[in-house]
Amino acid sequence: MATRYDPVAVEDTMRARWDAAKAFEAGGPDDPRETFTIIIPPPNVTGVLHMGHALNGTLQDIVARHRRMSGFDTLWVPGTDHAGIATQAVVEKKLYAEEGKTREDLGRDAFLERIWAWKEEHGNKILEQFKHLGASCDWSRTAFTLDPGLSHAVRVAFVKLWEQKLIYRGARLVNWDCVLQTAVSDDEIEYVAKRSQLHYLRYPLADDASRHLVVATTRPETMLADTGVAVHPDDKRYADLVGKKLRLPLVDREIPIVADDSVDSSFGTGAVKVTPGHDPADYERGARHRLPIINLLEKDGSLNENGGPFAGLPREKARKQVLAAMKEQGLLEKSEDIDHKVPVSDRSKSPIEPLVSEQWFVKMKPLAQPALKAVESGALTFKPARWTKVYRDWLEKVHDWCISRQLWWGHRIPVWYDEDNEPAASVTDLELGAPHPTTGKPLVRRDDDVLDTWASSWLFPMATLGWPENTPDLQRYYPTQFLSTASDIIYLWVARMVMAGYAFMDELDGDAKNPFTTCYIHATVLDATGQRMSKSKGNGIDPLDMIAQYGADAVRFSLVMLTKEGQDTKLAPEKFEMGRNFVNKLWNAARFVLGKAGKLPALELSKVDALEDRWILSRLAATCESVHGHYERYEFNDAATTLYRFVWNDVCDWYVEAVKTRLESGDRVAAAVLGRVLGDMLGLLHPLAPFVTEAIWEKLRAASEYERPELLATAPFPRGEGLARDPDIEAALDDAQEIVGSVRKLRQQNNVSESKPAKVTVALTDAAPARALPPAEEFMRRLGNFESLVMGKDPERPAGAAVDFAGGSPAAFEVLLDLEGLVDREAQKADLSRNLAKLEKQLASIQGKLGNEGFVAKAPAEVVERERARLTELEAERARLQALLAAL
RNA sequence: GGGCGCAUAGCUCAGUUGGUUAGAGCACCAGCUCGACAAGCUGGGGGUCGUAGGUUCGAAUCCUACUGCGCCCA
Repeated sequence: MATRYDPVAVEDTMRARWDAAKAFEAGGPDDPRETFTIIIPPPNVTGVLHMGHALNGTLQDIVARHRRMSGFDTLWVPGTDHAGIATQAVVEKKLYAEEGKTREDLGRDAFLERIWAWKEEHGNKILEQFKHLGASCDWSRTAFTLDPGLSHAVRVAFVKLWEQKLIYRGARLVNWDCVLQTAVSDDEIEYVAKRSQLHYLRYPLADDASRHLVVATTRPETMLADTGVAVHPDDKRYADLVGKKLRLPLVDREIPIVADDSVDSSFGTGAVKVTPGHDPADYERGARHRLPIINLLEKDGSLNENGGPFAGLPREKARKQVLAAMKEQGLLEKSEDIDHKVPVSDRSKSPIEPLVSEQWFVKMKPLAQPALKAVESGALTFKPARWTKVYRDWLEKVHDWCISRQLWWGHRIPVWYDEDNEPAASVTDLELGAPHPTTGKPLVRRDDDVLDTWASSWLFPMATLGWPENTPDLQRYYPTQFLSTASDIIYLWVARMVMAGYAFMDELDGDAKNPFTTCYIHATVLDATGQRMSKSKGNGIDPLDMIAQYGADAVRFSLVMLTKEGQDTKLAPEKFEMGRNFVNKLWNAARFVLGKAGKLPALELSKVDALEDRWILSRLAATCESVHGHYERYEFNDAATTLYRFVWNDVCDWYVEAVKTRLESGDRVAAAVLGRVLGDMLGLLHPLAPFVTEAIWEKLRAASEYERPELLATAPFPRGEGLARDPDIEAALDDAQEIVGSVRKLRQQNNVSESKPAKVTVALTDAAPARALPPAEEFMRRLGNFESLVMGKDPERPAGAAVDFAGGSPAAFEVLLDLEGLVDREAQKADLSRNLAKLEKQLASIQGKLGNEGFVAKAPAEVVERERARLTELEAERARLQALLAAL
């Protein structure tokens, strides 16, 4: 074994072994084990692995591997979604760049062929990257939202909703992306802070052009589509104007002044122009006052014929020219700077234009009810729990979901129309010319639009298992147990999956329909300055670079060490050194065992006698229990820190050092203990660091004199079989470590080499608890290189010894290192003085407490008693320190 | 405008139900080529727990307000 762990050499080999053994394939219908199912949040097929994926993939893999090892028939379903807008945009861009053609030039079918070709070539990239991370998905079940099965599911779901009258089509104000030229749902827009100008426009009264009313707007060009002006009914400034008409400048149209209590009198002038065709709030106001809707925009965002003299201009130009025209007529009162939020499309980042158009919608209220009940009944829990509120808030004020997209890449809406435009939905394709199922008239066309990508991914937990067919897989693996995702996906995906589960899983009853029992919301990975990592900022850290540089295990382990449950984490490349160093430490611990212990016999507990053996097995028992619980409760960070300490501190720093000489003399019990400890350690760590543990396991297995499972990935998770905690032993070794530490400190303080055997005297103070076992003498002699050790209540203290106090405060031990007078007096004095100063502070604090009548009267008796005992012991320690200082 | 989160050592973060001396990694200082590991070993220094109030015998921990940073929703 090399002195340094080399991940690249190992990772591909281990992955190949897992693949060859089909280690991650689920058991199937006859498997007697209980199931545990995880559905991957399907990444975008155009995507590349980013740190969020890496973290989430790691967490899911930890759960999957731990459950698999714990005896569950574990299924982790991988897949991607077809990402309608993103994928189509990628291929359109490529087509234009390479051939100068648009999708219209090719036509729908030919263009779709191009996308499929692109998907075949590039679409597996991100899943391959998940494999490099070590994800133990059942790759034989890799799903894609446009696969025939999932596409069928989408149609069945559509038709079911249609039949329940939960799907409707209509002209509504939608969020229009002028670049991609499609509608997008409310959940696909974001708000970007922007400094712009608020313009005050004068609208003359229709019957008295000398009077005017002033409205304020950031989008002056939309005035061309104004059909009213609204003021608050209680606004005295405008009370006499309500009901009168204004003459809209530039287009010379009469519009009414209406009173509407949605108006904020304090904003601008308190009078708002009403543009029902291009503003969601105005759309509502317009509807309340029966104002007409004027559509001003073409699909590309330029002004249509309703723009009058400005027709044909792009939005931005129209804005300038409208302002100029108003100014020229003296109708622009003023313009002032304002900070506000502009809605932009998630995908294209272009400003969203609210636009009235014909779209398909899903009625959400009825679907939301069971999803709300799921968190109330406890069928679905979020971890951390605070995210429940985000989920509930969205469901409570959910609005209808615009599911049609003016794209070609996606599930084409399964609706056909007859000559009267009467729609019919169908799971199977209908023939053009065939009779409409209800009207009987010939069908003349199919709907051109496709469905929102979320309309397929919301079915993922069901459809990947076979729904709408009631397959054995669906019966066996649904509902799933664990879903891990990012917080911004809660309403986009999580809530919709729950709705779909309740809406479509007809074979199951009540909460059994709920698709997953735990929804884990993982941390957001930020850059070193606390900014969200994003492509546009260019501040991302590429997980694959980090894997190449540090190894997949190091990346995984570091991410988990850095990420406390659900708490955002700041990341920098050098942070992965922590994981790399730990993995390397583990590797070297294994090198030691495999290189120095010879063949490893099976552990016979009856033969274990040495204190350090009993100690490490007690620590192992504690670690097994604690780590298993942490994994089960999805406390990944706690599992990692517990193991870090066990491996590095307990095993490497103390146990390995303690047994070195025994191994040299061929001690077989020590070898057996080491074999057991290393094996269990690997199992405990496997979910966190699968590659290195599997690689070491292979060597450990070969070195063991007894049978070990061939693959660690499918070996039983260590549960501390046959072991028990022994508090007396642990306390005794704690003491021993304290004393050894003290001697080491005195050596450094006095410039005495570690290699020079030490004469040590330990005086037990009054604060030393009566232990069932004395500190491990032999252990101390070895670890501290003691030549002699005298311990006792009041042993003879050698003259000219260096002194330190150890074992807590008050100190349980006064440790003396006999230097035959060659004590560094200055160092000793400085150290004792520092101790004394600390002691004085503590004494003051305790005296304060005990001098407080309230404390003595009200604090629990045991707390008061403890403080009293501490006081006398600390006073004794102070007296001793003072005496020592005086003697110097 | 509404909601959520965070503020603890120079940096990144832990800190279960309030109760001995608030911990770790990195960084820093000193020493170490001793046969697992310098990506290491040994020892050490370093914190009035954001600010101001409050509850309590007792607050990093509970409450209120404020300040700063971040996120989500409208």
